Amino acid sequence: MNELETTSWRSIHLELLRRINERQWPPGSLLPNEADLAAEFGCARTTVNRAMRELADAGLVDRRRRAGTRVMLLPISRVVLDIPIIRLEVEQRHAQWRYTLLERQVCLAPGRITSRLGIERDTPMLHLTSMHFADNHPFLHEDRWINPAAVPGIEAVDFFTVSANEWLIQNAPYTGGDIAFSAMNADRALAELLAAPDGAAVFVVDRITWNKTEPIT
Amino acid sequence: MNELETTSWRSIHLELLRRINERQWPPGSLLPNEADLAAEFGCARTTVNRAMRELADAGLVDRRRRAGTRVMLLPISRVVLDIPIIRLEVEQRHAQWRYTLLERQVCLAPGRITSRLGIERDTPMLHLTSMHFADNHPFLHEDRWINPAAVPGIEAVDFFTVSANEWLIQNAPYTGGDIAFSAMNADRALAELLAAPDGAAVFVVDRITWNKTEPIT
DNA sequence: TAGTGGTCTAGACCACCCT
DNA sequence: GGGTGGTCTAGACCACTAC
Repeated sequence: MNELETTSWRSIHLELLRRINERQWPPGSLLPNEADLAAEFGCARTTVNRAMRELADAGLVDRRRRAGTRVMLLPISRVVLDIPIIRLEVEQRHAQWRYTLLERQVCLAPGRITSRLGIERDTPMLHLTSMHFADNHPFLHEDRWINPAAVPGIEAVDFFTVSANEWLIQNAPYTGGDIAFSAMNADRALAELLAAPDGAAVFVVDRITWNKTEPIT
Repeated sequence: MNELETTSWRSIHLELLRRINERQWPPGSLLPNEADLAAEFGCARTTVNRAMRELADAGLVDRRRRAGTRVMLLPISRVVLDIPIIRLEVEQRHAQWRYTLLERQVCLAPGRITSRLGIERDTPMLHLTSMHFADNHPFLHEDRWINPAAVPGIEAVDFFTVSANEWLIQNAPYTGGDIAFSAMNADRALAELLAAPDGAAVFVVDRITWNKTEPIT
C-alpha cells in the first residue's frame, strides 16, 4: 500500500498508528510480531522494535513477552507537563517578574508536613513563604518546608534576592518527586496577599521531592 | 570505579544520572561523546546512545549533533499524568461508580467553544452534561461539546447508559489534544449538583481533542 | 517448552552544524 | 571540514511467560 521508500522507524510508527486508529487492528486485538512486521516493511527487527516501543510508551499498546503486542482496550491519555521555574513562566508571558520573601524561619513543621515526608516530628525545618508577581500583579504564593539536612549549604543562602524555587532547582538535585493539583478557597490572609476576594478559588500545586517539600498556592 | 558486570543500558543510565546529580558533570557542562563513553563502559555505542536518549527524554540533557551532549542549565521537571476513564478512576478508589445523564441536546455552541475549536459558529453541536458519583457522593460534573461531524455514529449512542467519557475514548480515535487545569468558584447551580457550598472552589479540567471538546468540572 | 519481546553487538552511513 | 549524534542492519542471546 503505502510504499515509503524510506524505512525509518518514524514512518513505521506512523503506519502502525494509522492501522490502530482506523481499526484495522481494533482495541484488544493482537498485532503481528516484530519479525513478521520487519519482513513486511523490509527492515530489521530492531527498527520495528523501536517503532512499537514508542507506541507502548504512549500507552497505546501493551507489550509482553510471549504474549505479543496488543492494542490497549482503554487507551490511556498520557499528558506530559513541564514544570518550569516560576520566573521563566512569568517571563514567557512577556510579563515582568518580581519576587518578595515574606517569611523565613527555622521551626518545627506541622504534623501533616512531617508525616507526608516521613520525617521525625521534632526535626527543625526551614519554612519559607514568598510571593511572585507578574507585572506587579500577584501571580503565585509559595509556601515551602525544606529539610535542611537534605540540602547542605542552604542556611547560607540569601532568599531575599534569590527565590527558593529557583535556588533549589539549580542546587538541590533530586531523584524523584510527587505532585498533586487541587483547588481550594482562599482564606482571608491568602486572599489579601493575592489581591483576590475572600473565598476566591485558588489553584493549588503540592509538590514533594526527594527530601524536601514545597507546597505552593 | 563502579564495575558493573552487566553492561545494560539501564546501568549506564543510572551511572550517568549519578554523575550529573553529584555535579561530576555540572549544569551546562559537556559530556564525553558516545564513542568515548562506550569505550569506558566497554559496550557498543548503541547502548550508550539508548541510555543518553533516555536522559534527553527526561529533559536532563540537551543533545545536538556536532555540538555534543550538554547538561541542561535549568533541568525541566517533566511530569507524566495518566488521564483514565472516570469510571476507572472512581473504582480505583474502591468506590462504586454511578453516572447520570442530565442533558442531551443538539444546538449551537457559544462563541468561546466554537472559537477554541476553530469551527464555524453555526455548526450544530451535541451538548452533553452529566454527573459522575462515587459511592453516591458527587464526584465530577461533565460538560461536553461534541462536533458530530467528527464522530460518525454518535447520534445513535444512548448516553443514558454509557458515559460520553467512556464511549468517546473507546470509539473516537484522536490524534492529538490539549489540556488545561484551573480552579474556579462554583455558581449556585453547580454547587447544588456537587452538593457543595455555594462558591466552593472546584477543580476544572479543560480538554480539547482532535475535533471534539470536553470541558469538565 | 517454545514463542515473544528486550537487549546487546559491531559496523556502517548519514544529517547536521560548529569551527 | 570534520566531529557529533541519529539511525539502520544482521545477527545473536536471553528473560519472560502463556500454553
